[in-house]
Amino acid sequence: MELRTLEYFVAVAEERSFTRAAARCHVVQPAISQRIRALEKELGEPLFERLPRQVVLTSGGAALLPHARACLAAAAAASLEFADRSGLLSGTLVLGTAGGLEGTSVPRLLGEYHRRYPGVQVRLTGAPSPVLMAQARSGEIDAAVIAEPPGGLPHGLGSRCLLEDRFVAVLPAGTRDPDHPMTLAEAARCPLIGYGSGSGAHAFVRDAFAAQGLQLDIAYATADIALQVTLVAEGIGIALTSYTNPLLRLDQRIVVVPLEPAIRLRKVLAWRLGNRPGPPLRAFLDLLTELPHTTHPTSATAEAPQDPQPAPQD
Amino acid sequence: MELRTLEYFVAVAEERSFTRAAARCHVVQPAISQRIRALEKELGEPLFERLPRQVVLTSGGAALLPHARACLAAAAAASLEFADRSGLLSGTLVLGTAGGLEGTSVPRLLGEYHRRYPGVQVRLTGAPSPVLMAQARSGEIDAAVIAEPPGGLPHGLGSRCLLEDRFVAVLPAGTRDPDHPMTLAEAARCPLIGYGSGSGAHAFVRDAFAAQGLQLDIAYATADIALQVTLVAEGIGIALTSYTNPLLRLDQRIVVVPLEPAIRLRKVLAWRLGNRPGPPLRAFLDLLTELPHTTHPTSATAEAPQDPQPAPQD
DNA sequence: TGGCTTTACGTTTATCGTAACGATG
DNA sequence: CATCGTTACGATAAACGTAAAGCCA
Repeated sequence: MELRTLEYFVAVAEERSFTRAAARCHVVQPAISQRIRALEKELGEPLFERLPRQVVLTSGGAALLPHARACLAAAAAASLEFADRSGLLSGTLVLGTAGGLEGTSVPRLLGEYHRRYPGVQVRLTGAPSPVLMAQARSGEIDAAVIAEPPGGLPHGLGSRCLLEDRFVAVLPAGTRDPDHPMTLAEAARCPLIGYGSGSGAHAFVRDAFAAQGLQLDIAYATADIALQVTLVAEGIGIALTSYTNPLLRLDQRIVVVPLEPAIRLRKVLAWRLGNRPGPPLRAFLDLLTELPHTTHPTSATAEAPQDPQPAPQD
Repeated sequence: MELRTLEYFVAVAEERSFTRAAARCHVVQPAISQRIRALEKELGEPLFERLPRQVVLTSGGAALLPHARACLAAAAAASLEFADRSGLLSGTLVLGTAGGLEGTSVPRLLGEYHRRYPGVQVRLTGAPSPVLMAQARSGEIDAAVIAEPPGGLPHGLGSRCLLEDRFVAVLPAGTRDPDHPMTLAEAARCPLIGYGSGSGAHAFVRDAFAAQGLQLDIAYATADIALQVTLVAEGIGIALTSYTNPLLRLDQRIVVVPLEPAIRLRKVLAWRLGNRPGPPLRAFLDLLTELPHTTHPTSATAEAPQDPQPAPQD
């Protein structure tokens, strides 16, 4: 009987579901199944009754639960005591991003994270999405905020959705009715400003164009949204960029138009899996589930465009 | 932080020694060192002060100790509760022996073991020492009572001394003064009765003879001490056998004479190591340390020649 | 020198993730 | 057929044992 096993057990008991318990513990579901089964074998009797719609404790499970809680509480108390001594939680959290943290709840998360764990050194690094994914897999960075690739994330990476985003067309103000969607064919006829082919976002637009038999030709490639907006304002062309950037709603020189059909992308936090994440990352993931954070762009960007961004300790 | 780690920690704290803690936990000493060090790294401060003559808790260690105890106590309470349900401890303990359990504390141990853990099925199997060692290494049996080979036990086996035994010469009664030791050379001139060359005990005598430039020639080979004694009583020859057999002190037809030089052998309990022993074996090993059992033959055999041998459930 | 702890290294074990299957509504 | 839990299997990481090296009497 090990602490981690009891942790899983309590999670299943409280969530009444193996799947949800796995999510809470940041592991895949079969891992929970196996260890619960091993525990049941060790104790000699089943702990849960697997019903079709939910999982309930057996009498044995009910008997174990208080002990398991007491055990975990004692361990937690010990951790807490040592956390007090050495600045709560210590360590380093290296977060990679391909840009576009604006509009997500990540800045607010980082603020809360920094308030709770001032002992953790948070480092932000920037790189294109593919590079970030490789770095996350190799353990060079703890996690990355990236757009989920069209083909799904590569193996060995876990993810959690941060934001359901979509691409929009950005045109000079006054040139178009904002409620009038733009077709991809129409966009393809204009000089295009957008993410370069090295970027992860590029693939989405390219695939969407290809699905319509169109070829994507980015005239001005940059990942800098401010620059994209400026280029549009200068009349260079139209930008295809993600909706959830505060600039798109603040800059008066431009108008934002939906695309038809919509090009959606999910911004996710991706991290390496294979062994349970270290304490700093685990705390971050826990924060992600704990804090109410919407994955819908409208409300998120409407309420906090100029969130006080915490200065990550470099 | 895992329960086993805390177990090691408490063991070191209570024993004030890594070595003794390792013995208590039935693992080798570096295993303790590593996990304690890992725990210290995890908590961010040393838990023990390694002094030349003893190990003492630091303030951090003292702070952890009560929590660790509480944690282990909760886990133990859980185990106990489930033990109550399904007959305390369940499982099987397979013990191998090459004969010669008489004179050791094993019978008494088995009695106490059976009283405490009636749910454990104890099975005794007999085989020559080399076979037993192989079976113990492969996990076919949980432990074996054997004579420690002259070259030491093979790798992968842990051991605990049960009895410091020695060989003696057994002669027909009245043919010799019991206080007059017999030299090996003298013995070599007689027809010899003893363990066959397949036996582990054989190697001891053969090596001792070889050290004196003598060759061991067993005329009648048997591991059955009763038969050996009978053969001696019949005047076939003299037996070279281990001292600690009650028969040698009960049978009036023979006389027991020390050898010069003495041929010593240590009867040990040997078990597989590499992963922590399972609960039945661990309980047995714990009993071995807990119960006062002398390793000196005289008192042991004097007080309990006809110990009520518990019938092992087959 | 001898006991005790640490370090380094190879091997074994265990855990986890993936994928495919089974059961249930 | 969609969801949830199980099983089988391969890959990765952790734990342990061995051997050899400090370290302090």
